[in-house]
Amino acid sequence: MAGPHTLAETERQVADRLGDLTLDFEAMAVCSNLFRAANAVRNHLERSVLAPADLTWTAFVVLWVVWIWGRVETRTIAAEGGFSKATLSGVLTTLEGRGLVERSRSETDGRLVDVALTPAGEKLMRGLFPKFNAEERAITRHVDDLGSAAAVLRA
Amino acid sequence: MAGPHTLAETERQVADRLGDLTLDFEAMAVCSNLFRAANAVRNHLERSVLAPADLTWTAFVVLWVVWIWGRVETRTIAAEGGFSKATLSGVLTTLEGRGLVERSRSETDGRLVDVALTPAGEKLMRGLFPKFNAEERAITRHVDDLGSAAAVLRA
DNA sequence: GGCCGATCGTTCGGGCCCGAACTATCTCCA
DNA sequence: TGGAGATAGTTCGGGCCCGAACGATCGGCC
Repeated sequence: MAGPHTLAETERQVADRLGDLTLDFEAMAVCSNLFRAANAVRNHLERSVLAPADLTWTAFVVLWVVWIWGRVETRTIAAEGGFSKATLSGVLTTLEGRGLVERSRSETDGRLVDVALTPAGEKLMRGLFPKFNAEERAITRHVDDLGSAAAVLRA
Repeated sequence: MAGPHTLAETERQVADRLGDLTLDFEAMAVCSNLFRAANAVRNHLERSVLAPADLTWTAFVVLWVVWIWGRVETRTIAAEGGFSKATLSGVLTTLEGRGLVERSRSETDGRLVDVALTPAGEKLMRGLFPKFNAEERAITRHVDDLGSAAAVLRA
């Protein structure tokens, strides 16, 4: 779905393979480019900012959500971050083991678990996020039309 | 980085957290929307098309590359698909075990391994890709401006 | 011919990722 | 009030994911 080949090359090859079947090459191109871009951005941010801090992408997203919204329920983090609660459970265990977050059972609802940053987690994010945002800025500067990108992707 | 909260809410929270630090909120929004969109598209395609065929996203990408380009070297698949050769090695072992692809050592260069679809793999892709593309079409139809999306993401 | 550095694919260890099954808890309503 | 159904988080199994280390192979240059 993503790679060095041009769209024209790929299109010809696919046409050869499927012959008479009707395909939507424009849709293919949009999806392909979407993943190419997302992958490239993620890999760059992981290597330039996250790896030095020994954090994975998902772990950073979790920290970010907790940092921004303060004490939050687990289900909120999962929804906000876009991954399953099973995944979150494992990541939280990792982060808790490193002393960056702490879990506490909700006082009003015994099913819920609240998550909060420890002082160490707070300190880490305060130092890390500006670097992260600076890289985001550097990346998006290469994009011609930021407004349209954001608008289109929000759909 | 992705979730139900509005940009304005998030922006205010981040500003509270960082106070005087200068940030690029537009870059944040672009990256956030990029991942939200990519994640949503991937999850939808996985559930609607890939899961019924018992295929993961990455496995499908591998099959797609091999299907389109015919007998290919391992390194090409990894580059085209955008993941590491370590990942590819595992996925290929899985697919080979299911009889969908076959590995063969290159005759001209003993370091290389060629990969090709088996008849079963060929049959699977011929039946699956039209469904995949139909979903891609359905998804991208919701996007206002396909041309600008593709153009922006290609950058 | 024979070494040296580069390249290829695999393996290994640790971590992410998900659906499904499970336990605990809450809510609702008869 | 008490049971049925909904909901939250964890656990489990299988698979993906990467960097680093490794053995095998190739190419070039003496």
